[in-house]
Amino acid sequence: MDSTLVLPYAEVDPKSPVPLYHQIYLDLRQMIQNGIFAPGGMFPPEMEICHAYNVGRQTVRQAIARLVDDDLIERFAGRGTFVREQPSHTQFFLDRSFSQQMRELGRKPHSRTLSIEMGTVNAENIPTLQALKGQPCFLIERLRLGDEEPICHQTSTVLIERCPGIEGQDFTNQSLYEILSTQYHLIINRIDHVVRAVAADEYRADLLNVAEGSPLLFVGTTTYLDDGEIIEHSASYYRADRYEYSTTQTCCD
Amino acid sequence: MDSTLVLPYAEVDPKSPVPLYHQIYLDLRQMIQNGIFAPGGMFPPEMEICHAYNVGRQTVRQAIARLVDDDLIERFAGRGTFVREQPSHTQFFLDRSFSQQMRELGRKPHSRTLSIEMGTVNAENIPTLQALKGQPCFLIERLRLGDEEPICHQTSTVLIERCPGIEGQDFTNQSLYEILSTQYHLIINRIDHVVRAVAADEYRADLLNVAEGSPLLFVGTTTYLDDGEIIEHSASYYRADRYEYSTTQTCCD
DNA sequence: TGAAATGAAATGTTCGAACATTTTGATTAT
DNA sequence: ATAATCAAAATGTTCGAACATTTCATTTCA
Repeated sequence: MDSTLVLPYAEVDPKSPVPLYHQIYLDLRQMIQNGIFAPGGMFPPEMEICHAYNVGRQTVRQAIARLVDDDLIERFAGRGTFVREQPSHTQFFLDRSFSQQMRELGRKPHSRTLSIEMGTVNAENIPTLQALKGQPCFLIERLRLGDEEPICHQTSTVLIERCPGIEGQDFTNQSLYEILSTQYHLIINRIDHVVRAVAADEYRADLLNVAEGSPLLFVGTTTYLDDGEIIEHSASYYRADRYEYSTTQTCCD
Repeated sequence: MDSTLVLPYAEVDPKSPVPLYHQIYLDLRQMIQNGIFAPGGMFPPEMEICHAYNVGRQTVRQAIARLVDDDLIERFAGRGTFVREQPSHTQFFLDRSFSQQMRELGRKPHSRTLSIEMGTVNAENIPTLQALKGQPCFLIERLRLGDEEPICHQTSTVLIERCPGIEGQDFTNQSLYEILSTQYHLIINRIDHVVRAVAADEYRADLLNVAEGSPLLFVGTTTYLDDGEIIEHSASYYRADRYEYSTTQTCCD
């Protein structure tokens, strides 16, 4: 009899052509996303929702089933329904897989910034960026190390149109993806990866401390926002003996 | 009143602790997977299923909802329920991406078998296969070409415990994955990929027509069945100048 | 005090019934 | 023959009711 105070959020209309359970689903979802119910906390029981919207239990259960399907809430027979911690959009990105892989190998990940500058997109050798040529961007060149040994040379290009002022952010403790998500509320929708084997040129051979011409693993990523716009592109060259790229393909991709 | 003849496939037990709708769901799914209902064809209407299992409509609807969720059937208000063309489990695999990529580049994919033999799992250099060392398997070594130019050297190891007699199959027109799916009804659940850059050894340099020591892209795949068992492992070495590996990471993996 | 029994609350399962909506095909009227 | 109408069939939505099962807190008993 507590949360009844906040239910319903918006009224529902039984005469609307859109089913009641769907109206209720939308209303409850809105409340979850607006943080009306604390993540991890209790969600109102079925009967309470029934009374709040003045509908039958079946109808409420249909709405709730969708929320469960969306991974927004979790149910336990006998215990109740709980709001799930929002699945963070920052959970997947290349930075993390590098740091993670280093830790799995028992190495301390570390990063040394070689250069940071503002500029315009230079699309040479990068077909994906052709269309964005000349747009203002933010360039970071970094050397990534594991246990102080060089493992990767990485160049990131961040389009600044959607995140002005990003050059002033601190990248030592937060990843680029965390900053995009928390500071600019930009939602990353997709990352394309391209992996190639290349021979080390003089510059990178020197940086990575390998012989010129020895094999390097090139990993190119292009990051897309919700609306399909490119927000970032990175080119990483890994020492072949220190790094491998891995993915899992599931049946239901 | 036609399909009633085949329903139910197995009897359901109302006194069982497993819910009726789940028993019915399993039974119907089994029938779909065994091809009792023609793909693309009509699925029995709700009421017919109700009578066949002697249960209420709600119960049948719960079972059906799961089948819809599994993409096994499709429903249309007023028209009926239809069996979906099976989402082919052969749709995703390395073979296809090779053939596809060749076609995208305007090259004709082609494959030359270098050796086929029965043997036991030799796990040297392959940690994933350690646990399966000594198990009987089927080994294929192939050279893959695009427009008659060598592009990839591939070695496949197929565990034969789950697919006895596979060595007698014809691999020229069907992919390994098609055979596993259609002949043995084995469902592939997951494929792990590992990508590395390596230097060409003498043997492969010769086969792929490149200089010894030049970079090659190594792609290792491990294929898992529904039950988590490994069914296949492959090691492919690609010419770095003719091939690149690509994937897409989506928000909702 | 500690353990067992009880009961309330929540979700899970199942039935029956009604009415709405969509589609298809048959019937009817032009 | 063609078009409009209508009825039947199928899925979609919604209510009410009951009972099962799980969990948790409270009460009771040794």
